[in-house]
Amino acid sequence: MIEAADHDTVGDSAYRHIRDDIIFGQLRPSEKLRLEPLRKRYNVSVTTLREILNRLTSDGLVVAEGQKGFEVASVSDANLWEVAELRLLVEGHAVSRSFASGDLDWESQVVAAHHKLRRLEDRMISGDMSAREGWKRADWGFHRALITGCGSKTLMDLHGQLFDKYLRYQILTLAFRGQPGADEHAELLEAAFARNAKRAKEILSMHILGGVEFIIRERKNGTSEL
Amino acid sequence: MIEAADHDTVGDSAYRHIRDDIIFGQLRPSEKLRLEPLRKRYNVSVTTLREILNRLTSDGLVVAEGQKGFEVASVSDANLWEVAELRLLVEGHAVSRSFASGDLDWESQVVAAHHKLRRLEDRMISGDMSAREGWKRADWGFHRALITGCGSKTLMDLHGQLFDKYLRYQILTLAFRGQPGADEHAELLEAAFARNAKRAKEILSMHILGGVEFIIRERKNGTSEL
DNA sequence: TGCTGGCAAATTGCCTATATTATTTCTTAT
DNA sequence: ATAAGAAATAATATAGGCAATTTGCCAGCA
Repeated sequence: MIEAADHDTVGDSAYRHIRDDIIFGQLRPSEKLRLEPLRKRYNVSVTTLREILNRLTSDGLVVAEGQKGFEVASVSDANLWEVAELRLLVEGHAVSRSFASGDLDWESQVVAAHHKLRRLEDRMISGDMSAREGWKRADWGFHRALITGCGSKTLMDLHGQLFDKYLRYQILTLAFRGQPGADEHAELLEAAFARNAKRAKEILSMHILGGVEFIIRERKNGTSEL
Repeated sequence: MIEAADHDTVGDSAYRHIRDDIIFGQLRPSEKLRLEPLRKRYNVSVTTLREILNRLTSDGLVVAEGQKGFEVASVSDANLWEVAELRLLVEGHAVSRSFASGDLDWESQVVAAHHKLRRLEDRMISGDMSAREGWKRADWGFHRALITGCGSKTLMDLHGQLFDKYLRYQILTLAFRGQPGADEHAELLEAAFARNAKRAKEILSMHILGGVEFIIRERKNGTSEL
């Protein structure tokens, strides 16, 4: 979800590694993060590891309590609603901005991102769950593409943070909403062509809040990994 | 701007200290943060200092580049607009939520916070600039009080981050808008009583965007500290 | 003058070792 | 069985060192 930079220090790459492991569920919610085991797992020293965990603490993916060390941020339905609502607020705003000022290059990027997503959705709908990882990245890519025209780095960064937190819940519940979710993506693409921000926000609202309800239902059914 | 916790490690308190020094301008924008001088200034070891700087990096108040070390995040008019716009978006949303579900206790807190702010504004307007620090904290307190009823910790945290970044620009330019800003605060209080979220958003928009224009004007006039 | 190349010094990123302090677990006596 | 105290565990914090990179400086040259 975060691109690798050129000047890549040991700490930076391990940071991305651990971050991904939290978002993709390799490190479970509320899991205690003992320094010594983690140090070995990611091949870094305690010093560097602590730097990484401090960064993740500010990201809100890890919590640090007093002298009791670190643990992965917990999950709850309430928190999921909060995150989803904020994502909706921020992404909706970003989409408006993007629609207002996006040029033809931007439009083409959106088309490309949607095409890729569409193909992976088809595979998922036909039962090929091996595409899950790739699909999530394509989902991320499409939503990102829609807002790249917004022209605000601050806004993009914030969206990235919220999206990642939302994504963790999706991954944890193995959530794939199938046809409805795919249809909404297609409608978003249409709205982008028409530069209809109001319509896009409506679809986003259904898309995100519908997703939340789906995730919570799955969790209740006990089919989740939690 | 951030309350001290019970279990306070050396790192935590130094973190708040450095954070405040960035926001209140003791550490200037784009200033190079050399480890050895800072280590002595804040009485911590290099290791602990690096942990702190990593946290501030995720907060967006410090930037770390490759092997070139850390420096205080730079400022620009463009970034100020971005931050202000996001603050408006998030704070407006939070106010709506708060108005919808705030009880009498909440209302009383708002009244108290506004009273305190009002008194300090009076002193500032009459030329007593020594109240500046206290006034900024009261400003923070009032805006926070307005949204405490929103019921979302995620939302409150996000608002805190954005407010702090906005605040840094205000401090850097010594910006005090005087009567207009104070009047807007009073109108916000009225809107809270009336639970009129729409009106509150309008006032907030004037308040924040008006503040931005004032700050940028001051900077151009060269009266700023920049 | 103004630019370029390269050497030396400074600084960072990262590591290990160690002291200190807090928390957790285990033991023991009542 | 329970509560107090002791031992073990784990986290915070510091110091010091090494390799790699960046930065500052100065001579040489156009």
